[in-house]
Formats: sequence, structure tokens, C-alpha cells
Amino acid sequence: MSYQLSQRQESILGFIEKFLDDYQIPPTVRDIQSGCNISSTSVVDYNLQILQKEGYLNRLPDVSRGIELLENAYGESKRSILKIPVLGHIAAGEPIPVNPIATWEADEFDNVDIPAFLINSKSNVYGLKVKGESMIDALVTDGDLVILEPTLHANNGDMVAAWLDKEEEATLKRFYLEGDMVRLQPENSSMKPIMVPASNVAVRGKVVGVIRSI
Amino acid sequence: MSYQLSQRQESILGFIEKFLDDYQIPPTVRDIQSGCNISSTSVVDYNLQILQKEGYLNRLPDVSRGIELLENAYGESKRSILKIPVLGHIAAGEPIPVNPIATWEADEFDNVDIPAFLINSKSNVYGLKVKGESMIDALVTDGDLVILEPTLHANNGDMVAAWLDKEEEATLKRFYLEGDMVRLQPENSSMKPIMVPASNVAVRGKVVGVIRSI
DNA sequence: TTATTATTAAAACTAATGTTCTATAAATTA
DNA sequence: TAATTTATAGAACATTAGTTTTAATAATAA
Repeated sequence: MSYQLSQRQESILGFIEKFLDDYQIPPTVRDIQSGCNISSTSVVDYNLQILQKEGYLNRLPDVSRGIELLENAYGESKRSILKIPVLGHIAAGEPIPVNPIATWEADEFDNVDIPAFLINSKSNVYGLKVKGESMIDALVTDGDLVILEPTLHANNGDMVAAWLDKEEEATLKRFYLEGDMVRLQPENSSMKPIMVPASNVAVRGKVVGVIRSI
Repeated sequence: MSYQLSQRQESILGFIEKFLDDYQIPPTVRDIQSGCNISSTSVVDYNLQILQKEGYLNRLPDVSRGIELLENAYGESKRSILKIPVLGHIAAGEPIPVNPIATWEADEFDNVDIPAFLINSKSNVYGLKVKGESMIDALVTDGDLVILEPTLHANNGDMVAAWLDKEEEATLKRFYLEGDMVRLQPENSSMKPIMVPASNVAVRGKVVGVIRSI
């Protein structure tokens, strides 16, 4: 159905990608010319026009190196990086009296780049560093970085960062709504669940990924 | 101690960073000029020279948009991403008869971008997708992506990708050298270790990180 | 103050680079 | 085969953009 790229066009796309990878800056028309052994800049231009029309890239007219590769363009190529803020620690164990969301401003914690394949939505994903071992049976342990999507509505069984209003504490547990109570279930056989009134619990996000450095 | 950037230099650095963020391409000298309300391109050039000398950026001479922001330069900005190849699956359970390293050419598996903080060395780190649950007690389970550094010498207790020469099988286990035998220990209470002659085992890499998408 | 250095300015210069024009060859289609 | 489209070539053109020159002004040191 879709337009079949010529060998030359494939080669150009590939070159652009490699060039971007190598130099962090798009190639010029003449870079492409020499890189792909093309006789004339006009041939490069000609093929770039086609690649643009076919949706593989975008060109900024009269702008040097004004080539922008588009997603879905070439094979598996997607610069799928997300920079997310690490807001602080989250207790997996005894809750700690810190509202992680409130510490946004505190730059004690860096941003980190995470691979986008961990995430579905493009919303304000954030990271929390795990303290404690209450979730060890869920394969999350002390020092792990958990990636969370902000949600207010958790489903039963989700691993969530929960904020206890009255206690002013945050904790990482599995979420179960039982009547008008919420059971916050650790995943560690030696620890007991916390039962709190639903009105006292604010779900701050649910875990969508885990990164561990060994 | 270190050179104190002038307000103008701060402004230029900030502009470059924002420009990169917005357009994925470095600004031209004249972009900076108008963006920072500077009267002359030579003033931009002058300050860029200083910024280069002070190690905040790198300039490619005679190259349009040849400005490269350096690490540690401005605030927390570090594009710390590593693109690593995912070479295939690794058995955490029954070994699978595939030499993952040999499948390098097979592009059945993508590259992925991973956060650089997972990794110490800059060597040829690679990823393997975990199949099976033999390492579940080590908090690694089916579907996880394990990040490995190529090593030939494992220490006792390291989690390694081991290649069994005779069987032509690869497996993910903990490594223990015991005399001239190697014990490959699963981390799953329902599974038994594999004992093999040391000469029959090639350590292909040791696990330095784990990424799980939930 | 005087000398020196750092910074700003305007303009010109040169090289880099996107774009266009015309012509030719190759591949398709009528 | 003739007509049409697609692709390639070479060259020239025009703008973009890095660099240099010279001069003036501000800041600092002697």
C-alpha cells in the first residue's frame, strides 16, 4: 500500500539517523551527499522532498541542518527518552512523614532519563526512590527507583504511592478498596496490612515501572 | 574559585539549552543574538569563546550550529542516555539453546535506551529479556530486561549470564566457583542448582541492572 | 591619571549550505 | 515506439551563518 522507499532513500534515512546518533546534530545536505555517495546536492534535495512527503522527516526551509526525523519513520528508530523528576523517597515499610509531591521544588533529587517504553501515557510521570523492604515479595526492594503515573483512581491490586492525610505520611503498598476502608497491603510476609478509611487515603500514583541498579 | 559567568553568559547558556529543548537542534550565532538581545554577532562569538574556554560547551569550527553543550555545564543538565542492544532472551529457568551473543546480527530485537546511571563502565553493555522465573527470589522475573556488562571473570554470588559449552545453552543464574566445578544457582526455592565443570561454563556477562515494565 | 584589559558595536568577509535551473538518462506508461 | 514520469547530474545562485576586522566604550589595575 504505502510508498516503497528506494534503496537510495533508505540509505539517506539511515545516514541521517546514524549522523544524529554520532554528532547530536542533523547533517547538512552536503553531509548526506558525501555520506551516501550521491553525485549532486540536487539529488539529495530531490529525495529529501520525497521523504518529507511520505512523512519520514520534516524540513525547515532555509534552515541549515533543518532536518527533523519523525517517529515511526525508520524501523525501530525512536528517540524514546523521557526526563522525569525524582521527587524523593517513598517508604516501603513504615510510612515516612514526607509528602513526596510537595518536595517537587526541592532539587535535592535529580532528574533522570528513563526509557519511554516503560510508560504508556505521556502524563507527568515521576520517580521515587524506594526505602524499605515491604514490597520485596512484589520484586521491589530498597534502593529501587519506582516509576509512577499520577492517578487518583487506583484499581484493586495496583501498587500505589498512597498519602495518608491524617498521618501526613506516604507509603508504597498494594491498594485494595474494601467498602469504605482501604487496605494498604505490603508484599512482605512479615508485615501486616494497614487499614484506613478511604477518606483518609489519597492515591498519588501507581507504579508502572521499576529500575534497579546492582 | 572557578570563573564566574557574566549575566550575559548565563543568558546565552540558558538560551542554548532552551533552544535545544524546543527544536532539537543547536541555535545559530544569530539565533542567540536575537534570542538574548545582543547587538552584534561578534559579541555572541566573543562570549561563546569564553564559554568554550571555561568548559561549558564545545564549538565545531566552520560548522553551522556547531555548538555542543557539555556535561556538568549548566545546572543538572546531563543527557545521560545509553543505547544498548537487546540481544535476545535469556533463560531464567530451563536453559534455552541459543547463544545470545551470537544473535547479535539478528535484528529481531531492538535497541533500547537506558539511563546511564545504571552503568559504571562504558563497555559494551547489552540487554537480555528474561524468560522464566528461576531468579524470582533475586527480584528478577519473567519479562524483565536485565542489563549486563560483558565479563569473563565472575565473582561468587554474581548474577551472570552463563553459556554452557557442551549443551549449547544460555542461562541466568548466580555464579559460584567450587573447586573445579561451577554451581549455577537459581534463586527460586523450588529449583535446584546446576553443577557443571568449570571448563564447560563461559560467563558472558554479569547483571548490573534490571528494568521492569508493569 | 594612564595603561591595560574586558566588553560592546558595526560592518564586512568568507565559507557553508539550502535552493533552483537546465539537461540528460532511465524507467514507465500509453 | 512515442510520450510521460522518475531519477540523476552539474552548475550556478542566494541566503544563511561562522569569522574577522576595526573601533569605541567600560571596567580595572598600575
